[in-house]
Amino acid sequence: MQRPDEKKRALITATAARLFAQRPFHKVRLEDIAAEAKIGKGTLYIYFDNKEDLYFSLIYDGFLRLVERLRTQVAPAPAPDGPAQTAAEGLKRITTELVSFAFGHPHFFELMRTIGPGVLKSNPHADWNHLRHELQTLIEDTIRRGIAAGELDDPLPQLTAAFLPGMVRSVMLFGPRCLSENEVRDQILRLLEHGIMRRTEPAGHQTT
Amino acid sequence: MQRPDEKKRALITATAARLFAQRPFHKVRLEDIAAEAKIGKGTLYIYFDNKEDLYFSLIYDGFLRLVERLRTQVAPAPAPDGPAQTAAEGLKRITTELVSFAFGHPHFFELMRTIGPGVLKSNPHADWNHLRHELQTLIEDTIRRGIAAGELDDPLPQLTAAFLPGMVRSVMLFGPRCLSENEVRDQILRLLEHGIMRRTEPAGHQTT
Amino acid sequence: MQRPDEKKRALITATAARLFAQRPFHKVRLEDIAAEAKIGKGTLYIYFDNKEDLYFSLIYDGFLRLVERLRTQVAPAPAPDGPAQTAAEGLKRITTELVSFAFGHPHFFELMRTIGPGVLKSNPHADWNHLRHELQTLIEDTIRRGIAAGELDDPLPQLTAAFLPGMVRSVMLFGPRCLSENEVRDQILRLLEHGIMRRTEPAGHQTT
Amino acid sequence: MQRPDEKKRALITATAARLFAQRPFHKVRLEDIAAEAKIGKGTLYIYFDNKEDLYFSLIYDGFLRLVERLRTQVAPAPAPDGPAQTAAEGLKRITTELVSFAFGHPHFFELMRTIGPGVLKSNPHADWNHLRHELQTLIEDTIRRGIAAGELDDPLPQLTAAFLPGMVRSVMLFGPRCLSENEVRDQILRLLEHGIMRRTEPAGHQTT
DNA sequence: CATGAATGAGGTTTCATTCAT
DNA sequence: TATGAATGAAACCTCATTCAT
Repeated sequence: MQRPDEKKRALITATAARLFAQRPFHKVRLEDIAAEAKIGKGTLYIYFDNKEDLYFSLIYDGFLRLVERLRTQVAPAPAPDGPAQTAAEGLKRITTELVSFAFGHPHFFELMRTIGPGVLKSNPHADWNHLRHELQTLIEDTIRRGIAAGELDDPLPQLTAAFLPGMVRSVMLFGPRCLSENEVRDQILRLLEHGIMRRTEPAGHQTT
Repeated sequence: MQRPDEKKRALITATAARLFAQRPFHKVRLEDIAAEAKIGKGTLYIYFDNKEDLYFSLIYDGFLRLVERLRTQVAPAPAPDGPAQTAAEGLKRITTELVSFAFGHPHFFELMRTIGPGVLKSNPHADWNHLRHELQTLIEDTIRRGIAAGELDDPLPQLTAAFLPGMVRSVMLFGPRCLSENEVRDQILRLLEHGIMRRTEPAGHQTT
Repeated sequence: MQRPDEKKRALITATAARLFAQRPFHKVRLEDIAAEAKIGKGTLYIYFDNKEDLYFSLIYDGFLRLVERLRTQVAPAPAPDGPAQTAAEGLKRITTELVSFAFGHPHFFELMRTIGPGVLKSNPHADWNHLRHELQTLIEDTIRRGIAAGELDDPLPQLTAAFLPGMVRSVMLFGPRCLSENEVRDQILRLLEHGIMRRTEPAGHQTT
Repeated sequence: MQRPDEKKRALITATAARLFAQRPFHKVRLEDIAAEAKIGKGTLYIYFDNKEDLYFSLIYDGFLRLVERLRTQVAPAPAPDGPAQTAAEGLKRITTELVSFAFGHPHFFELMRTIGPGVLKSNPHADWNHLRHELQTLIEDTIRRGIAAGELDDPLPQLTAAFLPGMVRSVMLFGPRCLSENEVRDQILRLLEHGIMRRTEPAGHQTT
C-alpha cells in the first residue's frame, strides 16, 4: 500500500498511540492495533521487536522530539550580546514549548503517565534516563543561570525543575478542559515567577 | 482468624500495594500477591471481586484517606476569631498534608499514576470522580477565600488547584530522592506564594 | 433445627434434586445447594461423601422407590386363582406405575436423563445396574408370561421392555405438557397392545 | 492448512464427540480434546467460542443432519401416483432413518441425552427448538395423513410422535447391544403398528 | 453436629509470538 | 515484505473440599 518502510511504521505508531492512550497497556491487544491499522498482525513484528518495544518506542519518540525542540529553543545564550532577561526568557520558552507540545500531542502525557521508575529500569532504551536527565538539566541550568545572574532566587532549582513538567502534566490529565494554551502557559509562569500571594508593599516574609 | 475480617483484607491490601508499586499491573500476578501475603489464591477472591477490583480498591482507599485528612485539616475558618492569614495558612496545611501523605505512602502516587481519565470511566467506584472533585474544590476554595480576603491574587484558581497535587506527584515520581519532607513542602509553598523571581523593587512585569 | 439425622438429609436431597433438575451437574455448586437449603456448606459433607455421591444418591433413591413399587405392584401372580388377563393387567399396572411415578416426580426423569452407560461405570453404587436389570426383568417377564399364556405375541420382549420406560421418558422430557396422566398412560398402552394401524375388519376394542 | 477451514473444524468436532460421549461434560477437558486432535489448545477457540459452544455445535450438527435426512426422505407424497400405504410407508421410512442414524452415530443419542428443556433455553442456537419441532411435526403429520386416509387410528398423534424418538433412544442407551439395526427397526414398527397383543381372530400379518 | 473461611489444584480462556504461505 | 492461522505458556478465576471454631 505504502512505501515499504517509513510510512507504515508511522501508521503503526500513530494507531498504537491512539489505542494505548485510550486504555491501559494490558487491555490493548496487538490484534486490535493491527486491525485498526488495517495490517496483519505479523507485520507489527517486522517493525517492532515486541509489544513492549512498540509501546516504549512510541513514548520515546515523542519524548525525544520534545527534548530536541527544547534543546534548540533554549540554547544557552545563543548570541553573545547582552541578554539581560535570559532566565525569564528561558523559562518562558521552556514553558511555552512544554505546553505547546502537550496541546499538540494530547495523548503523550496520557502515555507518559504510565511510565514510572519501576518501568524504566526494565526497558532496553538505555538512553531513556539520559533523555529525562537532559530535560531536567535543561530546565535546572536555566534556573541556575538566572540565579547566577541575580535574576532568580531559588534554593532548590532541581526541585523547581522537576515541578515544571509536573504542572503541565497535571493540567493535561485532570485540569479543566476549557482553557487555552496561552492561559495555561501564563498561569504556570505566573506561579513560577511570582506565586499567587499578593504583595501589599515591599515587605519581607518567611515561610517556615 | 475464621471470620472474613479486617485484618486479612488489610494484609492483602498492603501486600498488593507493594507489588503494584514495583511493577506495572499486568506484570503482577495474583499468585505472587497471594504467596507474598502467605494466603491462598482463592482467598483473594473472598475479599475482592477480581484483579481490577483489588487494584482500584487499593488506590481508592488511599485517596479516600488523603481527602478525609484534608477535609478535617482544612476546615473553612474553624474559629470565629480574626485570622488574617487564613489563606496562606490553608495552603500551608494543604501542602503539608499532601507532602506528608506522599512521604508516608511512597507507593501511592506510583499507583495513582496509572489512573487516568480513560480508566476512571470504566470502574465501578462511582464516587471516584466525586473524590477527585472534592480535592480540587478543597484547594480551589481555599485560594478563592484568599482572593476574596485580598490576600491572594490569582486569575485562575482552578488551574493552581490542579497544579498543587501535580507538583507533589512530580517529586515523588521523578524528583531527587535525597530531599526531606520539609524541603519539598517549603519549595512548593515558595513557588505557590512568591515564585522564584527575585523582586529587586516593586517593579511591574508583563508575561505575554 | 430438625432432628439431627433423617430430616436434614431429606431436606438436602430435595433441594439438590430441584437444582440438579434445573441445570446440568457442573453448573450446580454445592454452595448453591447449601444456601438454598439454608445450611452450611460443610454440613453437606456430613451426609454425603462428595458431590457425585450426593448426585447419584439422589437418583438412586428415586429409582429404588420406583422399582420397589413396581416389585410389589406387579408381583408374578399373587393369588393362585385363574387370572386370565394377567399379562394385559400386568402391563397396565406397570405402565400406570411408571407414568404415575413420572408425574409424581417430574424432576426424576430429568435427572435420570444425565445418567448413561459412561457414567454408570464410574460410580460406587454397585447395585445400580442390578436395579436397572430388575426393572428390565420385571417388564420383560410380564411380557414373557403373556406370551407363554398365548395372550401376547412378541418376538423380542427384551426390546419391548426397554421401550416402555423410554416412552415414558419421552413424554416427560419433550412431550406436550397439557396431557393428563391417564391420557399418557392410555396412549402408551394403546401402542403397546394394538399399535395405531387400523385393522381392516371392523373390530372394536376398548383400552380402559 | 493455513486457512481456517472445514477440515480442521471437522477434526475437532469428531474428536470432541468421541470424548464427550465417553464421559460427562465436566470431566472432558479442552486440553484433552486438543491433545487428542493433535492441535493447540488455542486453536479450539478459533473455531468455537467456548466449551459450551463446541459441545452444542456438536449435537446441533448431528441433529440437523438427522432432520434434513428425514425431511427429504419423508416428503409428503412425492409422486402423484396412487400410494395406498403412504402412512405405513412413511412410518417405516422415518423409523428406518431414525434407527439407521442411531446406529451410524452411536454417540449421538448419548450426547443428546444431556440436552434437556433446562439447557435448551440458555444456549444461543435459536433454531434448536425449531429443529426439534420440525422433527415432531414430520412424524405427527405422517400419522395424521394416515388417519385422514383411514389407514391409521390414533387419538393422540402428538404423543405417538413423541414416543418414536424415545423408543430409539431407549435402545441405544440401555437396550441389549446384540441386536441388529433391522431387528430394532422392525420391533419398533411392530409396536407402532400392531402392538404386542395377540388378536383373538386368527388374522395373519407381516411387518416387513 | 454445624459452620463458612480458607485453600489450591486444575479448569477455561487469552494473547503475544511464530512461521508457512 | 505481508499475512493470519496456529500455538501453548501463563493468566485469571472457580469451586469441591477441609478444618478450626
